[in-house]
Amino acid sequence: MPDPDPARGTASERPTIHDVARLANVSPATVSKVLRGVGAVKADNAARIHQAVRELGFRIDPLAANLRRSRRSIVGLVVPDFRNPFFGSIVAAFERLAESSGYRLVAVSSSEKPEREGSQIEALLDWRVAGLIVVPMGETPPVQASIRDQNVPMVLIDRVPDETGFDKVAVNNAEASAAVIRHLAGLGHRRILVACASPERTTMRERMRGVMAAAEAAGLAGAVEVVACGHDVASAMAAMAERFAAGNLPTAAFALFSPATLAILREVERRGLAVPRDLSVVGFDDVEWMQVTHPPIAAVIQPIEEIAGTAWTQLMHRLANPGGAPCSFEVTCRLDFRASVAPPGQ
Amino acid sequence: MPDPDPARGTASERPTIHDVARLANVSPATVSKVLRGVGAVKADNAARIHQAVRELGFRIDPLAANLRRSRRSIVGLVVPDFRNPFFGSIVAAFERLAESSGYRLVAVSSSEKPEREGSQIEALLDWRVAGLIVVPMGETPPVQASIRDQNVPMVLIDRVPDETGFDKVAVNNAEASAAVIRHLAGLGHRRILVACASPERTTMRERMRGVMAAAEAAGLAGAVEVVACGHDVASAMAAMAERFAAGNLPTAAFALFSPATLAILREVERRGLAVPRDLSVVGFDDVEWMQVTHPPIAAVIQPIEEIAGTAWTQLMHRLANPGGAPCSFEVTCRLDFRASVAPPGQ
DNA sequence: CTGAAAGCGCTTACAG
DNA sequence: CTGAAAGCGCTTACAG
Repeated sequence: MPDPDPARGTASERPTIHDVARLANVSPATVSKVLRGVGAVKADNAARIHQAVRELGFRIDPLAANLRRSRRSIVGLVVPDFRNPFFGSIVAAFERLAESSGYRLVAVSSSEKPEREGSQIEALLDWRVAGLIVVPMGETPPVQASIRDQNVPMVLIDRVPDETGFDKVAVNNAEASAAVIRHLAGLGHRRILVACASPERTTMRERMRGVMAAAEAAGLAGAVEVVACGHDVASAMAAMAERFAAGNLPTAAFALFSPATLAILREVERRGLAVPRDLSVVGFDDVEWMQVTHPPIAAVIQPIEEIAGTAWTQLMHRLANPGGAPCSFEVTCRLDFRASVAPPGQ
Repeated sequence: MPDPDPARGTASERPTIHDVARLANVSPATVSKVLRGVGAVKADNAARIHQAVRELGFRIDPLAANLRRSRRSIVGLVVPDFRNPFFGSIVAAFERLAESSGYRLVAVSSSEKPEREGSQIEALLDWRVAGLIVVPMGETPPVQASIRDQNVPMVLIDRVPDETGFDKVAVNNAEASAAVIRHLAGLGHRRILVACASPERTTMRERMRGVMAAAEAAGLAGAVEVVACGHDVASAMAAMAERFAAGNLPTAAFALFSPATLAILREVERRGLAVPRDLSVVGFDDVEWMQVTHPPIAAVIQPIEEIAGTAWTQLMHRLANPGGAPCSFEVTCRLDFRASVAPPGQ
């Protein structure tokens, strides 16, 4: 009894390419040809096929269509956390890029856990994705063996480890951070607080490297006071509360990640300090609220669209030209020195 | 020449179920049975199959596996915008839920455009998703015809229109808003500013309904001053700037959407007003920074996990028991009256 | 308990 | 220019 129930009304109601072929009085192979727009088909046949497609409301099943090819028209994206608006913007940017290239984006999250990152990538490989974009968690790029075995191009973005053998796109973390220090030094600041998270992330290490290099060049090598915190808001808050309670504050603060910016401002508010008079404040990463506080908070702005665009172009390039040495791209952050920054005491 | 190139190294390297069968000396059908864990298989055959799976590193192709069934084990989620952390949390919640039920989540965005919402849903239907979760944009639920035709269960969440014929999950927008007004009235506020966005969204209408009902019940019917703005930060800023410039402010403000909360606080800062002394402030939706300002800002907190959990449970129920009248669920917001709220003048 | 055969919805050579 | 046949990687009856 192969499905004799007429009242079932399941997905079988969707017309297939065979239904179209029957209605247009041609073979499925011919329908396939006009659908893909390849090869030559007699004009009136093509017309009848298009008519039949319209009449039945036929839509191709992209997953089935790709089954016979080795690869599907899907690109997988792995981000650490959807709840972080920075990664939300990353997802949005790649969704748009994929759409305009005829790919579908499947975005998944690693929940900031390296082992989950690996399993998520494996799951994407099970789907035979054409390519991968990954914001990696740690030093070792995830499940390298499987990715290499299957020749799936992967582009690493944002927190890219040093030597991976994969293409990567990062911002000029060191130089942008150095520019902040130079700017503060130029304004006359002689003691600067720098809030950084665990140096496991390459982004943090790079930013610290830029800070130190610029401080040294400005003759302020000993004047940078580093406060280390965890990555989340709560731990940044705790670290800043402790530091501010100790008194004897520098005249400027540079937060190397956005929860720290929040934490610094909270202490400023709690203690009735004034920005920038008592403390100039700059944060890495721009967040919506930073432009609406009084004063607005200076920021190092990561060019998300450009990061995504660069990664996407490279991925498309790899798809068209497999093989070749891995490439490394660097895009430039914009610095917006808003009113939270001024010479000491002003 | 069917692929004679030994150096190709494409996806064909992935072992298939036939490779496993060959190595284990059984048929693919038998491998399939042990893989799915159904039916009975002789113990030593099963053992050899498992061994072969391990040896080859075989992983099933879930998309191909579902081809013969009418439906794939994918659930589609449509949100208006990935960049909004509220929706980011929604995506994160459903990703977890899907994972624990053996489904994969494919999240897409409608970019706040109704026509794109429709095309995104069509694309998901092309993938033969098992079910849909949608945060709808407008009054008319999207592409109803296709969804009904294909009997794909859909659960609407957050901004749910009134009569849709689909399952839906919303928060108690009206009651939560009423509770805020009652609280402010109870503290002695006699004039309250309410910032609302366009009433096209059912959430806005519901919140306004609650506000008005509570004001009336408290004998403050004429004392609620409504300021209407667009949905984005910029337009909320403009509207608030104009209102604050006009002077003669109420003693409390209730923002019905989070950009308005930001806009109100910005005017407060700009004009050197003090919260809560000059103005008590409450915002609908809790955002990270609201707990770190001084004072922390009172909020109506939407229970995202509960919204997602309720919607997921209902979707799974529909999958198991198709048909039946649509259900409507309401979950309760939590009110956190932080220090931004006090009696007038305190 | 097992496997040959047919099928899911398409595409891909290939013979005509 | 067209269609029959085989195939993508799996599952599903069904005969043995």
